[in-house]
Amino acid sequence: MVNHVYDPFRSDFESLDELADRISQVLECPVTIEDANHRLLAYSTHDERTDSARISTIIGRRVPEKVINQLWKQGTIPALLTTKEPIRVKEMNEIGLGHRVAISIWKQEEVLGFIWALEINKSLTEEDFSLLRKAAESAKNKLLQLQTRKNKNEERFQEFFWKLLTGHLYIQEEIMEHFHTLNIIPASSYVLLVFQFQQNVTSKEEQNISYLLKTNQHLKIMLYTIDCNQLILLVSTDNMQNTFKELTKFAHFFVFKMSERYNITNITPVFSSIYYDYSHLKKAYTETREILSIKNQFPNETKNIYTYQRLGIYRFFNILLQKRKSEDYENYALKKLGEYDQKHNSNLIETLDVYLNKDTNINDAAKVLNVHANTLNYRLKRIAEIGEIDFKDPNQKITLYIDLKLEKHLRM
Amino acid sequence: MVNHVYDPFRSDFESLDELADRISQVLECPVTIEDANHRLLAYSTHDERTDSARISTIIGRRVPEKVINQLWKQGTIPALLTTKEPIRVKEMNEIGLGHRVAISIWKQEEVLGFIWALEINKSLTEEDFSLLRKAAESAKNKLLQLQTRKNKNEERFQEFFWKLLTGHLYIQEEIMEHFHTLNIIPASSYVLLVFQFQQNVTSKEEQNISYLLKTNQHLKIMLYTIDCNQLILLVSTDNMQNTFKELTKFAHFFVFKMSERYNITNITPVFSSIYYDYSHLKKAYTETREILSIKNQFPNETKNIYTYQRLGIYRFFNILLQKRKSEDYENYALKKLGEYDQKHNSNLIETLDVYLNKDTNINDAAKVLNVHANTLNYRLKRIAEIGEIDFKDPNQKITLYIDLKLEKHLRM
DNA sequence: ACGACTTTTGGAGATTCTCACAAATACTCA
DNA sequence: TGAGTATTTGTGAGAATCTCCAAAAGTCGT
Repeated sequence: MVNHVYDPFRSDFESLDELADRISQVLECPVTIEDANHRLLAYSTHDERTDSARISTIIGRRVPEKVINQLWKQGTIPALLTTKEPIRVKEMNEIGLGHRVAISIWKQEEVLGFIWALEINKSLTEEDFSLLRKAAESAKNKLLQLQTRKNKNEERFQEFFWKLLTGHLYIQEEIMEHFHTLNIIPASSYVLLVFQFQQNVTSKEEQNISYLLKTNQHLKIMLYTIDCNQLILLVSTDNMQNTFKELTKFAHFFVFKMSERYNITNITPVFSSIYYDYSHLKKAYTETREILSIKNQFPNETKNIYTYQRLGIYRFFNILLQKRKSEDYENYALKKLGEYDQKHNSNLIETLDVYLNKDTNINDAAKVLNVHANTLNYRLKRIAEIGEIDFKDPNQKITLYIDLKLEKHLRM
Repeated sequence: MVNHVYDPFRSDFESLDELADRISQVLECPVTIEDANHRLLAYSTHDERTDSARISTIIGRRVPEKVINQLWKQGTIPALLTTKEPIRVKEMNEIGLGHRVAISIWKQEEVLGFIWALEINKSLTEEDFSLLRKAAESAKNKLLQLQTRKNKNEERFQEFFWKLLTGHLYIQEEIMEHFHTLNIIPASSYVLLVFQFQQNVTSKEEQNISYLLKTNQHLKIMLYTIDCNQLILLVSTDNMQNTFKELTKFAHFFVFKMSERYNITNITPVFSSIYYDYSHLKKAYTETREILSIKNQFPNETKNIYTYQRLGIYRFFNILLQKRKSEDYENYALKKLGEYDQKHNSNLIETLDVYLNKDTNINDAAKVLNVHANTLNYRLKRIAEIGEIDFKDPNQKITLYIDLKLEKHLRM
């Protein structure tokens, strides 16, 4: 039996593994220690009994994403991030999680990591909880040491990444040398992924982002950095069969999670083309900034576009707008249709717009407009008459499509 | 009988009508005198027998166009324009033309008009021909008087028109005043029609053009002028139901006739929008010059376009080209397809081009490409795969359409 | 020259689209 | 209000398109 005053974790341990073993020994249950991003730092080895969640954590050296997700949804992680008290987690068989108790490791107002104790042989008592608190206190110093080491490393990463982004590092061998030194395996193809935030990213948010990136298991992120309101990721695209689909999926995932977990909304994702040469990273960076610039100008129109290629007409929308503003051009067909709409308060313009945006598919457009296909047909005939349009002429249709978009934008 | 030496037309006549009557009296047949543009100047009245062509000429105060056309085709007018001798014309019942003899009236190397003698009561003899020569000589002076008067008038027309074109005349009442003074009825709506020639128009060509315009009966031309290599017409559009169709027809007619009759080719027609206010004539003129400028830049692409509205994407093709040249953009889909074409020497790009230009109509495009519709279908699927194109997305299709046109133009 | 692969062509059948017509309803102007 | 016009909806025939499948022809690398 353990005395209340005596602290079994006071002595200096060689390593976190040693501490994990000691905790395990004292509490008589398997123990794992994770950093704030749920990466495995240490685990006890004396006890062979464990659950499947712990096994995958140890094998993958990180907590599986679905487990993290579950712990978020069900409130454990949010609780751990707000209190210094141990939290008991009920068994969750669907993700292979047995009964366990967790406590967060704090340095001032910041969580450095977590200690998990599995309640396999016994249920932890109030006394055990008190011991856990002491264990967490003891782990803190070890984690801090790790963190300062990590921070120094982090700085070297940052410097390297910015040199690449700004084109200050362009000799192939030099770049590879740096990758090697930083222990990163450079992918043979990559894209640059940029998330633009509404406001500059605070250090608190930076932690959250970092957490989300570290816990994500979708993409191989070689390097990342934050610059004012932009999060910049260098992502490997090796062995990806459907690159842009995957990237889009990740972008949506990230945006969704940021909103769900941290209530940060209005994040604009964007990604460069695929590049093969790291000396082109500057170009990739310029490309993403160009996309962002266009997306910022036409947010509604380009809502679902993330790459330069897919910008389509919005690539040159700006110069068209400028030209339009500088001359007193008016699309004759749209003018006539507008006048007709005004006079008969109909909506031929809207009809035309939907029709063109639905790729001149009558059925689809009719559905959107909530009218019978024949009605749409009739309207299109009237539109062709009134606007003197030949719907068989792609040049005319394209002109209408573009002019409609320009007008819509000018009216806003 | 008439003496060879005696000239019955030597005395001074009060008017051309008097001369016509005298010729008619001497030759014993109906006589008409026309100017170089086949406008009726005078006709004999003593004889009541005549043919239907003469009747319509007198009624309309000009020779009907179909008669002129026939006389061109069949060689009479060209002959009259080269020789000072009388020419005999065979009966042409299909246009109501009886037997007749014509002679041209010359001043130096220029034809001022024609005298026509109908052989109704008798066939003209060699002696009569000699008389006709004398009659033509006698008519010359009268015609010259008319012409100087006409030239003076012409100058006033020119001055007025240029004032309108350059915007130096913009007060409604003043403009109407001028119209009235010049005895022109101002139409309530008008367009400006400009024909651009390859070279500057010579005074010889000017006569031909003038001839063609004066004899045309399709359009009401209020004013016209020639400036270097441009023929500028102010055309009434009153009572025209299908304005641009009519104008196009006339433009084709004019271009065709200039080529057929005078061997002048490569004439580019162009017309402004419809205007209602004569103070906007300057704007109309600017408009036509803008169209011509674009057509000169992209002659092949805009071959069949005559109005600003119909220019469509070519309105801003120039700025797109500039942008393209200044950046190193490459359409990913086209790049991929180009590479594929190169490697497999296929023609996916061409297929795509035809398909898009045929308004994505599979049957039409297949016909142009000389392949089975299923083949085209197959190719389109491959194109969508290789170029990662979604043919349901209008933005993507439009981008391809435009990028194809830009590339085609850049390659030339 | 062989086999693997791509491309072309043809046809049958299902599905979708288009078009003309008719009837019903809405709107307009005197 | 009532005739005349504009608009919407339904129906059905015919055209066009899509989906399969299969055979033939062409291409490429070895």
